[in-house]
Amino acid sequence: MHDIIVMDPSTDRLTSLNLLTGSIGSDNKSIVEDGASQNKEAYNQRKKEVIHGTLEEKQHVGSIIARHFLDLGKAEIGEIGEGCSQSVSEERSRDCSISPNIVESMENNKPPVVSSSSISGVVPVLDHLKRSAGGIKNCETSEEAFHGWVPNKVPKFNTSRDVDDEQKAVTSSMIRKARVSVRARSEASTISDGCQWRKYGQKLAKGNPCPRSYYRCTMSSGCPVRKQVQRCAEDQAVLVTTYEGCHDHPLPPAAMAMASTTSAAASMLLSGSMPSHDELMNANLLAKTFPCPPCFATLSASAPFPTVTLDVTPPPASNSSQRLQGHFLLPSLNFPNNFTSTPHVSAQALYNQSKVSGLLSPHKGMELPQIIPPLADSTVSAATAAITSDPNFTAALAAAISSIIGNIQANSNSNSSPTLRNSIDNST
DNA sequence: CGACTTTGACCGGCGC
DNA sequence: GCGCCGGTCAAAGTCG
Repeated sequence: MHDIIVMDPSTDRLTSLNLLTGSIGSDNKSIVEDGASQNKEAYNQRKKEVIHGTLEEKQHVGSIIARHFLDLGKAEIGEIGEGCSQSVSEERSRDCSISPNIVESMENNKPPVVSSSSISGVVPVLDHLKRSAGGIKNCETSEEAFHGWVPNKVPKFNTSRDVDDEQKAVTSSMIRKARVSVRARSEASTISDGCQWRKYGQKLAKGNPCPRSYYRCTMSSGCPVRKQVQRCAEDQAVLVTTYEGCHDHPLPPAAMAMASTTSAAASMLLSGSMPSHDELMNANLLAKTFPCPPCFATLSASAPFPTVTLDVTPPPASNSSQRLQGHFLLPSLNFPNNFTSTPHVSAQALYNQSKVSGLLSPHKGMELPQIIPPLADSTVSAATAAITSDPNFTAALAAAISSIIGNIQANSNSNSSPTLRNSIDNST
């Protein structure tokens, strides 16, 4: 019902992501066997299921939350009519503040409580994505749905003649596997995000002396979510965690904010690429309204997949002005006291430029902040602003940031690392 | 003994 | 076609 469709570029097939529960598909046991590699994956997943069984009992608490989340989505979805872009823009102009629940949790340095008021705003955005993605068919049944890394047999494009062929082509090319990265200063090997992970590989990536570690979620057998953890080459104190896929199981509260935000960020990344006129106008208005961005976002063409980066590292003073180039202003967020003065919170939307050639600069393989001067390309500016200024996205983003900060602080308190404490203090 | 990590091998995509 | 590279597998080792 509230799925988005992303395409696995390795297979050019579509994957449905449930954006409300953070789950994939509806039938954990149904494995679409299509292609050799998929057969292998399916076999391994089945093997694990036989060995481990399901973890439903463990996740009782999480399932309650997930159901709550889903019910909220059902309630909210009705508020969005067919004129979705208008609704979104109206909502954006109406209120750019985040939920009081999230603010309260932030002020208390606790993970935000997932409540109706804090999460419901995400839902219309997700629906907006589905609509703006050219009428891509939802996957509600187990036959239609499939696991995040198990591609479906055929792309599920809407054959409606309402969408012209050109738009279909753009849409299909834009829908790629979305990723969400989190940059955070941490001395720990990974950031604590509330999920259980199992390391399954490590590689030395080119251009970075630090190895990249590969983890998969072990909270349920066959959960397709994976993450990559790698230290930044420029600043090895910065840990870059990249999440991919959606959980196929209920999440604990500690992981809910992250999961909802990664889904929301991915959806906004895709949906915001086709801003309406209202969104363009709002983008310019926002840029004038908030001259000192508490948060900003960039577009980049350097990533193989559309990626949103949530940057919770303190901004380097030397190049902060440079980093502002190509960034777009977010509406003022009510960050906690330890996060407000210079909260370098960057929602860095890394577009696969070749897939959105109509919107982005023709240059390839370069970071857009370097190739697109601020406001030089109003379309790109508006697209990014449309993503980052949406109150629904910012609410989810704020929730995740709060969760991350809380986890980092928890780690800091536990290991009493002076360096880590300093890094957190620097972010205040 | 089960869960997890390590690490070399393997595979597929992609550029030349 | 070939080589590079990212991602994954799976056997062996480690840990609690």
